[in-house]
Amino acid sequence: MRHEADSNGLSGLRVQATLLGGGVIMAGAELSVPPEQFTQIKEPELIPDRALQEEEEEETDNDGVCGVKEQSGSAGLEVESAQGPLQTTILEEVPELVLAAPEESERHILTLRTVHFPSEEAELQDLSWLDPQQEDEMQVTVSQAGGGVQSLVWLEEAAQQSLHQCVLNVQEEVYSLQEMEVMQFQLLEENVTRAGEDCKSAMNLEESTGSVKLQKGQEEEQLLAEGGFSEKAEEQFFLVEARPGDEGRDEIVLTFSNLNMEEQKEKPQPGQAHLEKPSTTKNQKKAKEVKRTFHCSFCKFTSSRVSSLNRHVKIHSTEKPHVCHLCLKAFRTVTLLRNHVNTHTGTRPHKCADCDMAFVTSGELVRHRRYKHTHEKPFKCSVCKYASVEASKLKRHIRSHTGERPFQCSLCSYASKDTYKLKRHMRTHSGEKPYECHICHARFTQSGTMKMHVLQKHSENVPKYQCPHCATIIARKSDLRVHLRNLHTYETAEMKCRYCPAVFHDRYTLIQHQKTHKNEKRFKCEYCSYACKQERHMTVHIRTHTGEKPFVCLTCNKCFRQQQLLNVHFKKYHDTNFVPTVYECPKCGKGFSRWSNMHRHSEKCNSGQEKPTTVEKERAMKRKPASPREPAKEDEATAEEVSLMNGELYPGEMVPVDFLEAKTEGEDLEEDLTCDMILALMDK
DNA sequence: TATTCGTGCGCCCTCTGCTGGAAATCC
DNA sequence: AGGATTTCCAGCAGAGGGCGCACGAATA
Repeated sequence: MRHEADSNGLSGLRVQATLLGGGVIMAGAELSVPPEQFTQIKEPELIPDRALQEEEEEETDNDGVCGVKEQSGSAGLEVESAQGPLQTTILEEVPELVLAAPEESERHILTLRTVHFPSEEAELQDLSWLDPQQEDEMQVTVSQAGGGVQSLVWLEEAAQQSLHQCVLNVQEEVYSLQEMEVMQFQLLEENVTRAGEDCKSAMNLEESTGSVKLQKGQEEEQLLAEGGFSEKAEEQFFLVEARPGDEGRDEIVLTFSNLNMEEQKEKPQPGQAHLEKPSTTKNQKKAKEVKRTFHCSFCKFTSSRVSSLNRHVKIHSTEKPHVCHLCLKAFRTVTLLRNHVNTHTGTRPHKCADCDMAFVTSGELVRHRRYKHTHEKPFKCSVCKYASVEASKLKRHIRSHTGERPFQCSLCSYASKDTYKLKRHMRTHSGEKPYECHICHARFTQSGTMKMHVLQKHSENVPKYQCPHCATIIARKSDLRVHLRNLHTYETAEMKCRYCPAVFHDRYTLIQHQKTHKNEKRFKCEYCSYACKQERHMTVHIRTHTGEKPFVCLTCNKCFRQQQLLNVHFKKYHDTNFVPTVYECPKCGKGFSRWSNMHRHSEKCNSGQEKPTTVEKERAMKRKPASPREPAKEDEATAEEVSLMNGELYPGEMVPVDFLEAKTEGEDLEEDLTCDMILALMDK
């Protein structure tokens, strides 16, 4: 068993079992582990032959059920094999690895053991220690794909009685329970709702067969180097990794990879793995051997073999005798130097057979082929369907489930899930804009933003996005999404039409409906038959019924119904600087307040004359407002009124003032007439 | 002991989607 | 004229793919 911990916090326990023939994994603990929890499927892998031989010897000595210790409370088990029918129970297949987990008061022992059966018949009676009545125990399901391609191991809960306090007990001759310490881990439930519950697991190595073969020394070194397993583990997530062996030699590697072991790694507790001695004589003997360890003087690394230590010590050496002649960079080994030099020379001896790519190392080629050609993705997330070529990618992906953000910005509260995002984020503080548009030289913080800029601003045939519900065409997909959200989303709350009792549940339909009211004279006077399109007109009109005159001249206290009327009054009677605009007829010299009236007169005055040119118009115009506002077509009546009130019409003009004065018998037009009244008079 | 293999880290890239301010348009 | 609404646009972050490289462990 090995407690793995990488520099990035990926730690774990590895149980490696070498198997012959079939295998059985049994468990008696109520582990509530959903299937395929972070199941990692790896390439077929060999384990040392020596270990294999030991397995064979052990198993032979025990009549095919070697190392299987009778224990109560063993679980039923299941083997899923891609070579045969899936979901076949272990009793129907040749069992290989036994995981037994007898209950132990509050703790539950999960025992990994390997069983080898010489024949298909031999194993059943020897599995009597498996208690079929123990239905609430954890099951371990093993699947093996044919051809040694993939294998899958997961733990499964037979009953829903979750076990979050369990002890993983590995039959191995080197480690005792105490040596292994207790590792807490938290099982990730399907919905992660049980994330608060811990599951204590301890790897207990008993005097036994070694059917489950650990990598001796190595695991211990790892343990020692990392100070054993911490009991402090909250929100732990695990990779369960299974590796089949070569054909004909079944081998399963279970890796319970703790993804949140960084803190533990930072606080190693040297020697913790050896706190207690094995209980049995054999274990004591083994333990003595184990304790013959060699310690690295530079770090916490220890090894039972001096050769391993010597090899390890080299990593602390600053001696790098192999120097690149091109860049003077030094390396410890010739191989490293050669790989490095290849990066200079472009030498890539490992060529891809399916494309033109070539690589310095074979590992790069393998990875490339997985990415580009075989699409093999051995690292599978058990929470979702994500799978990746590299374990680091899976680890990064899992952060999207856990929410872990290890990379904290030093300048704000932002924290990212990977280093690149943090680096990219830092541009928001530095103001760095490394990407420049080659056309307009605008700069951007992200390449994607610049790309979009170039596409939208400098490209032809820019793709557009047509709204499926209306005729709107929008340049960007994300903006179309906003459009759909704002205008076409069904709202449970009813939206009422401003003009009628109709109600709608999306804004677009409401707006379209309200447009149908656009040309209606929606506003109807309650005192007369008058109707108009705009509410403000109705407000003014109503005053003709109520007699309200809210606008008072501060000079003479005269009251008016409209502000504009007051303004006209003030200019005409109280503003000494007021000079009215006058258009003179070029023929007879008669003055008009509006050019159109003058022109109409002019045509009568000289019926044969053509329409005046622009020069003639300018000449005819004595004074003209700098920007005379032309009336809106849809609101002629209002424009007439405004013209009147702005003093553009004068007594004596042919239309309409003379006419109106006659009609109103000399009343003060500015004071009493509204545009509607004017129009009404004109209509008579 | 040299070489190979597996792994992890870092870097860079793309694609995607959300957000909010600016500009345009509507009313 | 001015407020409300819509569209344009850049900024920014999430997620994932792909590769270079270094290094420890395994292996020949």
